[in-house]
Amino acid sequence: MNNRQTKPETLIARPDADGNRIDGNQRAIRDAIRDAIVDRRLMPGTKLTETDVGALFNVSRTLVRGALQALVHEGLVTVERNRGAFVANPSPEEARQIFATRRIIEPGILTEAARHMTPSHFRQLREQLVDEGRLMSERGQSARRAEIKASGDFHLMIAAMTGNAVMQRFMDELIARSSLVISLYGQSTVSSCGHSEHTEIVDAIEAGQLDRASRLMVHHIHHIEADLDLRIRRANELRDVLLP
Amino acid sequence: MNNRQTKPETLIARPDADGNRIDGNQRAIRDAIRDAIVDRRLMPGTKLTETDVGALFNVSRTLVRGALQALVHEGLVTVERNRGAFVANPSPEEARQIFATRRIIEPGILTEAARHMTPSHFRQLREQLVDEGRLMSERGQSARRAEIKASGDFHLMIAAMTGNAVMQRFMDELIARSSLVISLYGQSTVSSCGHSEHTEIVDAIEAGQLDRASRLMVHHIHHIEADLDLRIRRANELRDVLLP
DNA sequence: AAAAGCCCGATTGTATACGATCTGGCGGAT
DNA sequence: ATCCGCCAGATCGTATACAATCGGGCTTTT
Repeated sequence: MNNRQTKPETLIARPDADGNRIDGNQRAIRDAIRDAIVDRRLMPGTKLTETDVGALFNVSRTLVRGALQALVHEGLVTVERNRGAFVANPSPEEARQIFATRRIIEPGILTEAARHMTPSHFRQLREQLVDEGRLMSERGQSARRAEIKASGDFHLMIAAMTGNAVMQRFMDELIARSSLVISLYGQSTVSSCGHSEHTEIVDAIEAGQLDRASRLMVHHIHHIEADLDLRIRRANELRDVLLP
Repeated sequence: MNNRQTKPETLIARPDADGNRIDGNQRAIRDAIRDAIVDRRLMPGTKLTETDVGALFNVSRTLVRGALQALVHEGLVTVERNRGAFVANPSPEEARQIFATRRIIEPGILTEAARHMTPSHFRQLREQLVDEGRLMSERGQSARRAEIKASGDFHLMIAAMTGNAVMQRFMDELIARSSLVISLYGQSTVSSCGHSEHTEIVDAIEAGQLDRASRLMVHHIHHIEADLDLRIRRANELRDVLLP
């Protein structure tokens, strides 16, 4: 390893940019890894060696371990004792549970959010829909990644409008894990059905038809799940396949 | 504000006893602190000095920090940079959000759980109701603690019956935080209304009246919240009161 | 040559070391 | 007497050290 003492210099996020002395160094690592997982830059099963990650960010294993532990709590990383941390490789069953949970929570979130929505909120949602539409028409790997992310952002946006931080955190976790599941089991062919459904949901909310909006939301989540192929398991680590 | 240490009892979980080399030493610390918080042995605002906790369990600060970080993630502990960790002191607003979340989630959990319930599950629930009733008739501080815990266990038991681990973990967190809130804001006089409501809910489920059961559940959660006095803030740390 | 056993490197688990930051008291200046 | 600044103790944040464990390759044996 190299010398970290000689000069405290250049830490991770914003090396010396803003002076606000970012406490969240560990947080920055966690967010970087999470983004990489959700964006499919880190495939499920990838080993996250503490030393390697630390070297990437120029920090010691201490901070890396903290970040990894947080990600374990969020369900994006798994650890095996004395073997290390890996990008989570959710089973089909786990995938089903995630979407089942979303079907239970999101209609309620939608109803609660609707009670707080102002015209400004609707404007925000409409902008989001436009972005989604644009990404949908594009082709290519990166556009698809962005589309998955944008689709999740729509749901997160509604959750944020409840003003309920507790629910918001649950949704953050559910969306992140959903993205991971879609990365794993999504059929590359489709996934475009979501956009029009989002639009319908916003229309229904704006029309005051909350029951209809809730029903649409449940169907929408069901459609997302139906677009997956949960029969096969896309494991990149033989370990999971060979000794279950 | 004294602590439980009648004796620091050497190590935490099986120091060197059994050979199965329990990995979960950090987990044991986390669980011990969590139980202490939920059981009101640790009052909100209490400082959790890493060295002190480590000394109690005969481990280094490393493991203590890990345990505390996990509890931060669960919302039971807060940390202030360079000042340390404290037992969480949820604000009235936070309390409202916790119960609002429960009202959104629990009817759905109940409906989902009902789909998996067998006679054995109902037997388990009935036993739980008996325990609650017994605790309700007792008096004293420890009985009240046990009653709060038992009341939470009822809700957790239903969540467990969904077979959905994701939801189960959310509920674990919600119940733990609810216990903390009740400790803080609960009026010592009442709290007994919950038991009969639990019974009604089980009756409704068993009768196949899921809609009614869900409605009862929402009302029940509302009653728990109504029994709180969220006007005043029972803060033991002036910090929170004087500079919000 | 194939199989079994052993050793070594890699990686994790835990403890400790060291610098940074906050808190509170003491003493001098006004 | 009061206020301000300095110093010391306590505690945190991060890095590093050391021990335990795992897995793979090499050697040895048959």
